[in-house]
Amino acid sequence: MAFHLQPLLHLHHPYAGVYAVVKKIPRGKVATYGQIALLAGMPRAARQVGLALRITPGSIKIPWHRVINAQGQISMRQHDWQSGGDDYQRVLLENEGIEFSAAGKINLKKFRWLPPSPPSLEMPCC
DNA sequence: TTTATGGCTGTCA
DNA sequence: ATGACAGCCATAA
Repeated sequence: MAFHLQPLLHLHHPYAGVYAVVKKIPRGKVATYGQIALLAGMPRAARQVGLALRITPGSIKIPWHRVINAQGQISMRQHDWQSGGDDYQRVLLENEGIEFSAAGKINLKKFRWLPPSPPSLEMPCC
């Protein structure tokens, strides 16, 4: 059929918006869950972003590791903190040049990704 | 439908 | 700086 022209974009997925935003985070930068939620048009739905990333289909390739919590730390699934897989995300980030403090935190002032159109800094055209 | 639970966040002690 | 709490909102039971 003529409808498989969009096989790479999972537009049917309820969190397609989230994935689209996460995909925009450039290498060497990070964003917070709340930030992603805001950009995806669902303010204060930070937890849903976490859920979205958690259930991300393997067929969707996104830099999920560049999404961290507002404290500048890595959030991990309850499932992982006991299996010790928490360092994985950190390794990926360090690989991109992101630095961690001794307490394992990232300086958001320095590494936070600033989206192209910052929300509500100015009034819409006059 | 009601309750519980999150890869969260801001506030307050 | 750290810990407890209350909002937040989509899933899972």
